[in-house]
Amino acid sequence: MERRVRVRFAPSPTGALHIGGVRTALYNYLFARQHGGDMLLRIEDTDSTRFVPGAEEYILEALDWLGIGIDEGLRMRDGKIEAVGEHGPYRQSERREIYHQYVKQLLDSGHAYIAFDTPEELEAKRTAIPNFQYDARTRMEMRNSLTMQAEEVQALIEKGEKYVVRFKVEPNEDVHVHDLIRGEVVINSNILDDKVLYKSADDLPTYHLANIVDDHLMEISHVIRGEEWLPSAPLHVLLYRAFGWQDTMPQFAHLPLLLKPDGNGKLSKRDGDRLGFPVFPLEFHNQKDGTVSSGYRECGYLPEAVINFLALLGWHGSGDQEMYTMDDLIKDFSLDRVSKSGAKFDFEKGKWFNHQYLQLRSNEELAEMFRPTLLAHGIDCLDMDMIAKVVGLTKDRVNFIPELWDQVNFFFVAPTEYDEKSLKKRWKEDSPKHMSELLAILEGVSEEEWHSCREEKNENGETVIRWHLDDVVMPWIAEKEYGVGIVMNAFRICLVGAARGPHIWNITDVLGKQETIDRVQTAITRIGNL
RNA sequence: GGUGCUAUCGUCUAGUGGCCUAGGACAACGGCCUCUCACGCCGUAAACCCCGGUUCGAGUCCGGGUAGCACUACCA
Repeated sequence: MERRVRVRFAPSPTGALHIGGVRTALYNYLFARQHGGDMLLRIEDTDSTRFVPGAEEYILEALDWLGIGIDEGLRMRDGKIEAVGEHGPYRQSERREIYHQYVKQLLDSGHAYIAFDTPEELEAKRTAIPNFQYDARTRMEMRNSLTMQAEEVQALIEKGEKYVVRFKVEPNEDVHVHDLIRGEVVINSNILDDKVLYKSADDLPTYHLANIVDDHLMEISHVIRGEEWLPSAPLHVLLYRAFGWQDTMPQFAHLPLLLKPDGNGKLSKRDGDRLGFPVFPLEFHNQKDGTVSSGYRECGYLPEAVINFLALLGWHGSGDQEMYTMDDLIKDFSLDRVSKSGAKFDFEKGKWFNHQYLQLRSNEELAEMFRPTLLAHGIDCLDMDMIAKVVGLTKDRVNFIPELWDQVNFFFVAPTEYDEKSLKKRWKEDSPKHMSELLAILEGVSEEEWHSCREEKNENGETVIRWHLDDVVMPWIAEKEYGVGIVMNAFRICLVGAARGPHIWNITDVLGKQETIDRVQTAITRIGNL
């Protein structure tokens, strides 16, 4: 029986969306797209105490930024949340009535029972009895509908006593879970406890019940989620069975975890702060605890780089390809090639990916994205052609857009001091004399000639740019036998303030004749003879 | 403690019994290019957790160790 592929990403609005969650969402999306199926987004907000305002918006905005499209459920459109689809509502807190009937079904069929034990009583049990577990061995010693008269239970409920509904796990049964990534996993039901399915205190189900009911009602065909859910998968299988839904039970795929880059353990928010890289897609201001978490977007990452980087953390393609567009990923993705073991988060590779994708963007786009950084440094330059030009000259040496500032600042601000190391190595005794002579030559160049250049073939047959300024400066250096390196490096120091930057004629081209001459004059007087 | 999952270069990984003298990528290192710093290109170094077994042959299959991780809530 071929079912339509329907997958879901079902986060809890308890804070910023963790990068591991982003990857889970991505794999779900790729799987859905590849099979021409649907990608759903459902909010699992059954724990009212952990709700964080703004988290839902954050999650949807993050997916939108990354290009992980949602076909059904909740999604962000033009900055607004919208709900689409016939299986709503898509927030579990809005589905209370739906869950009621299913809780009742389990109660009526004897698969569940009502328990009155308070959290304090349970806590006392757990401290008194080592490894205490609410299960077949202990349930008959507790305060529940299995040990009390029906009238008594009814009376307690009517009195308003808080209770929970627990799933009655039958003991000593090997439960088989077929996992698409790990194969057959078998767990004995003895190690499962009678999980709480519903709590009367807030009239909400817990994750396990809501999850199964919703996945069933929403006709989910594949559950692709993190490995932390593997231990509870047998419980979910038992739940499907108790409802009589085993024939349409989704297939499971448990993804390996994302681990800390150093040491061991699951990647956490603290690791990002500690090691200085974001673990969240977007910057998040947590209104509940007042913390601010940095995000990939704000750090200058391109969404396509984040996607590519994340896709390859725990999955590899059919060949040796490293660069993948979203479309490439959709074509090549396969759960067969998802790793079984956890992947340490390799931030360095993320940088490399961003570098690659930066080179692919047009100079105009990058200039636009670079504007805020310029503004932050007090440069209110509106000459976008000029910005695009300097960005084009320097983008291949940065990983992130904000880093561009260190590469291009001298284009906007004349050097006020000169790098000591560069001076020591490149500013010679004769440099002031060289610069004065050079100045005389540059003065004689017309504005038009100043910016002109042509293409030439070098001895290797490669096309190179030959500037007009080469034609006037190089013969002079050759005639005087000054040495190209000596003159050009001193010249560079005058213009840049250090021995770095793009090709010298690209710099003079952007700076223009007058600014170039001014800078050389300033340098001659300010540096003089060391 | 219990249960489960996992185990190849520093990191992400290829590998499904002979194509493995273990391949690719990031990072590292060296060289080339060059007026500088970069980029780029070329190259070097770098791994099958341990012990048994099966087999003519094991990174690959099996068993046992060991280690790491996850779960063990009226959280998801």
